[in-house]
Amino acid sequence: MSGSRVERPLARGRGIPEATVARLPLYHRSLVALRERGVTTVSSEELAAAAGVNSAKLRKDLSHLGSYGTRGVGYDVDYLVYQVARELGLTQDWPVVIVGVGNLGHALANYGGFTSRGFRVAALVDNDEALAGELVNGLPVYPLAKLEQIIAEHHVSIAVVATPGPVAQDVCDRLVAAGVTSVLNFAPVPLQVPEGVDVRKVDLASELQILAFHEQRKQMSLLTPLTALAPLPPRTEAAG
Amino acid sequence: MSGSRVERPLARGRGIPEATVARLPLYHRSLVALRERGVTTVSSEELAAAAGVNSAKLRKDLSHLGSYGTRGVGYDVDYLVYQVARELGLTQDWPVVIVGVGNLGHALANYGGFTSRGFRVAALVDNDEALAGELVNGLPVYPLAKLEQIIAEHHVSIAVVATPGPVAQDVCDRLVAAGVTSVLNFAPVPLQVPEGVDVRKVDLASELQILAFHEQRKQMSLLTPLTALAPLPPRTEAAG
DNA sequence: AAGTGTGAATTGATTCACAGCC
DNA sequence: GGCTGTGAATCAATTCACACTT
Repeated sequence: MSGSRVERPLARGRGIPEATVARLPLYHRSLVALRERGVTTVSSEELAAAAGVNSAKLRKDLSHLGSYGTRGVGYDVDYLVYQVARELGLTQDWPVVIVGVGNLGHALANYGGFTSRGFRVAALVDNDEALAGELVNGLPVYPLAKLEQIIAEHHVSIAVVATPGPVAQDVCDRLVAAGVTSVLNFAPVPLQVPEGVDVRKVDLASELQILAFHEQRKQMSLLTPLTALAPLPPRTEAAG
Repeated sequence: MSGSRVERPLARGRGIPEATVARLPLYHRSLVALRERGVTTVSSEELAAAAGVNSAKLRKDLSHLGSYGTRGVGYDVDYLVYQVARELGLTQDWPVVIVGVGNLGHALANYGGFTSRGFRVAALVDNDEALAGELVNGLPVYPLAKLEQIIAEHHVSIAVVATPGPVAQDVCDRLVAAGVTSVLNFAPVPLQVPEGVDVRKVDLASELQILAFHEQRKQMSLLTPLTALAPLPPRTEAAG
């Protein structure tokens, strides 16, 4: 993934491969979009096309959740939406705290995908005293001193770190000490956490750099016909 | 990735595995941080700790670039920074266009990691006529009609799509038609692109949902001692 | 006839463990 | 003696191809 891997080969319990878990949100979104268009039944081929993966992978992924399809027919959209949502934990309400209300924190507080679908921004927290009390997207910004109190009162277990790099580890330590067990890290540093705490990293600069790597190769192969002759595997799936 | 995979098993040319490419930005950043702290030589063990990976993986990754270390000693920080930067294409200048100047586009335009280190925001583009001419982070916002002209004049090959989902595919098609061959997609839809064009997806909602999945499992195992007895593999690496 | 679910085969990534070099 | 670089072994993910169900 692009984010950093949670170091656990198989998800606990029924044992869903991590690669499959990472695609469930994609399937969920595609299914919701199909449902909104009035589609009631979908084949693995169709759903795979909508999600931009191949159908064998989709079927294998769904088979890890259970046998929710009908041979010769396909999957019932409503039923599958529910099953995937339940598996992802979207049928419960997750209060989330966002630490760091800079440009990115601001954008995240307003981001639709964060506020809808199971998640709710319980509080915004920032170091900067000047911001305290300010309203962002209708939500007040609390000072960092209130962090532990907010986590306890709202039963927050998932936090978003959108602070500058140098303070991210300190913030993370406080989050974990206060009871947070899942962290989404936007700061450009690897966070150290104790066992049992999950971290996923979203690294905007890295993503651009990975694109630049491939872009450079493309441009090189235009200039040097020798390497340009190396066969490229076909791109059948949609990406992104 | 957390981001969607570029569908090419090995990078062109010398054949660097995609998983290795995805970690090079991490190593680059860790090396720069070490250099800033005055470190001149580093062992695979030390660098791996700084980057949050294990040392065997780091050595294998670096071995794909070449033999840049010294046995019994370690790696010269300056030299390795340069080699990794060169491999990533950071020694050249990449003009980037950002399409969509909503909350997220705004944040990205201001984001340090985007503007420094090889990348330069050549232009901001938005559909909204009201925004046209406005200055964001000192950069003017251009109307969508100017998209092709901007790409041609600035020789843009990398674009960032930060538009709402419904228009993302249209924008992407125009970008590709105008010559863009790498796209960083923040819109919550899979983009269809022709062969030879790379797309990476950053999906904030997905990342939260993946955390929620694991969080739900943790909470379930607290309630049901039976599954709580299932052994957890140790977490030795840092994540995020 | 259509299309899921899944063993088997393949491909890719990670980890081990040590030979080789400084 | 210490540490890199790398074959070999292991582990995970993907793809194939078809038996089975409706």
